[in-house]
Amino acid sequence: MRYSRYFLPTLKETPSEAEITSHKLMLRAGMIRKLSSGIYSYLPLGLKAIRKVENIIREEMNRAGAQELLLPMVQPAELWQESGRWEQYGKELLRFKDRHKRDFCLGPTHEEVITDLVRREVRSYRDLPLNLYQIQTKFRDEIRPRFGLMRGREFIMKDAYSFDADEKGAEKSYWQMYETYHRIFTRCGLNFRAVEADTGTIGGSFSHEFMVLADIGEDTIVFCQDCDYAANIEKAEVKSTISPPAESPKSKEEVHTPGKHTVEEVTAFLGVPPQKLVKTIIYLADGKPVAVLVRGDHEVNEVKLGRLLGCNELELAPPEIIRTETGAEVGFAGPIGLDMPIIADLALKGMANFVTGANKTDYHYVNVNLDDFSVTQFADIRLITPDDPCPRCGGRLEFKKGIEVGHIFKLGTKYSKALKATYLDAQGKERYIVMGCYGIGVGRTVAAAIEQNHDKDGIVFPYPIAPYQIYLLPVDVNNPDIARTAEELYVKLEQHWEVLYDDREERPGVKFKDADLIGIPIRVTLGKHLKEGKVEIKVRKTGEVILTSLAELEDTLEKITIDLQPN
RNA sequence: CGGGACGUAGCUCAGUUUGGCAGAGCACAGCGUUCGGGACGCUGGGGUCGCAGGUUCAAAUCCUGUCGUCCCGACCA
Repeated sequence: MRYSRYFLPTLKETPSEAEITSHKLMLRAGMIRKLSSGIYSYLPLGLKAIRKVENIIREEMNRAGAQELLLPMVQPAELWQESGRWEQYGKELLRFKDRHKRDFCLGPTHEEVITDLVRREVRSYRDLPLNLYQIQTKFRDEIRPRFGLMRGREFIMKDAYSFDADEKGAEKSYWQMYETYHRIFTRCGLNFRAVEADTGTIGGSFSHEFMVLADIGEDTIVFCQDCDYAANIEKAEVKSTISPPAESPKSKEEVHTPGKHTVEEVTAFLGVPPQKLVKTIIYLADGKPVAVLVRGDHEVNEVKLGRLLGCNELELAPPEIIRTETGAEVGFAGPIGLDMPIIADLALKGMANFVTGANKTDYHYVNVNLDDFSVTQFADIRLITPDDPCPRCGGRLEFKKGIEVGHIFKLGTKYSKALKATYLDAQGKERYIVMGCYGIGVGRTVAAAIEQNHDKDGIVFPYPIAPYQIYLLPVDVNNPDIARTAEELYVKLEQHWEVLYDDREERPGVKFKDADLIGIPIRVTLGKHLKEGKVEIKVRKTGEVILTSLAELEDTLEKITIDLQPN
């Protein structure tokens, strides 16, 4: 591609809307432009990077025996009503009516459509297993779009669905996708980890997320330093051993704690450690108040809590509700005398003579014990901490931030039951198809790759997803020798590589800056060394500079290309 | 939806406090000089100051409303 004719509007300055590196660089490198909040246009360079990732995905999915198809983005309400998600999915599902006033939505995911397709066509166990996938634009009306392609409302996703005759087959399909995802993200040159995850609204029995390690990641992942356990913090079980309290219980006492409502304030005021305090947090589970008790230094894991309560919506109760339910301002709630279900974290079983709110503004109780109130249920409802042991081997845990680029679910029969997707087994008996679903955020993968591969000068594309492999840079196109050699090299190199040929009449500095910014892995510079018949190769990633003769150029490039492959 | 910030040229931003000619740098067009790390000089084009209403002799500036964008919290690839 000749740069002089390429639609590649790079920017010297960062548009004020961008906050994180990948977003800034994708805007500056002319890859994307925003149309509306969370809705982006992909410019040629950005689309080319996306296509690279898509092609890797395609190759690996096809290798795994999956078949590509393409499903409609506009979907009738009936299917969603049938699965129950028309009501359940919430505002994220963008709904509208057609001219006949029929309800439709934009597809945020395609379990309904694919299951409908398969139930119509699959009759026999002989038709199974089946794995179908597509790479397509999805729309989710996110509450808060963020960080460019990292969380858009419109985004490109690869979604795959497996259909098996039984649980065993479904598990095999699941683990095959697990392997496939490893291959895909490895080939994309990413530093990632597969972690155990919660299944969320998609439902199903178990699931893994593929996380690209990056500090700006919105998820926290927990690793064991001693075994291969890795999980999303939302999912990680707490398996600390709880020994009964050593102290003998004292009797509770009301104390005046004026204006002290946070854990820090109360513990500092009373001179006790946060481990001696019990936080009482009032939630609304599908609109009904529930009190949740955790130790002062622990945090509620709302995913676990929601799962335990089996509710659709879980939110912190607003201050008005807290006032009417506890009779006190926010910050003074306690379990004693509370008229609602009380869920307590297991850690409370090891506590004695602790501090709680008194349900009276500006007062707390000290020396409270479990006998002073009744707990509806004890359960593991807190976030794991670095002090907790690994739930699998008891080893030491490490925490890191990650960007979720892929998620695989073993769905089971949730959708096949709802939509009556059945087949006849070898005995002629009707059975539900067992499903799995598997997603990859394609644009997010590109953004995550940039997040992980950049420096102060710009993007450093991993070779396999670089939009071009070679940036051919004649320093001065008005120098006849340089111009002629550049033209010849462009034609020659294009036979083996994708070449971005900077034939612009710009000063060298401008070209160098743009080359670094857009992050093409190999730069070939024609300039002052051409008099001796030499050209300069610069590797973007390492900064390594190699002077080579024109005759040896292609061999040298071959070698560098091999070195730049991941693993 | 709650909290915070912002909206002036294609981009980055001054100007708003204290109402009085619409600004700078970059980018763009032309000419000249320059040419291996975002050059310099001269000239030029480019604006519904987000939008609507109000106050005023006079509004980018003050008031009311509204729309949009971004950030922090509840959702997800």
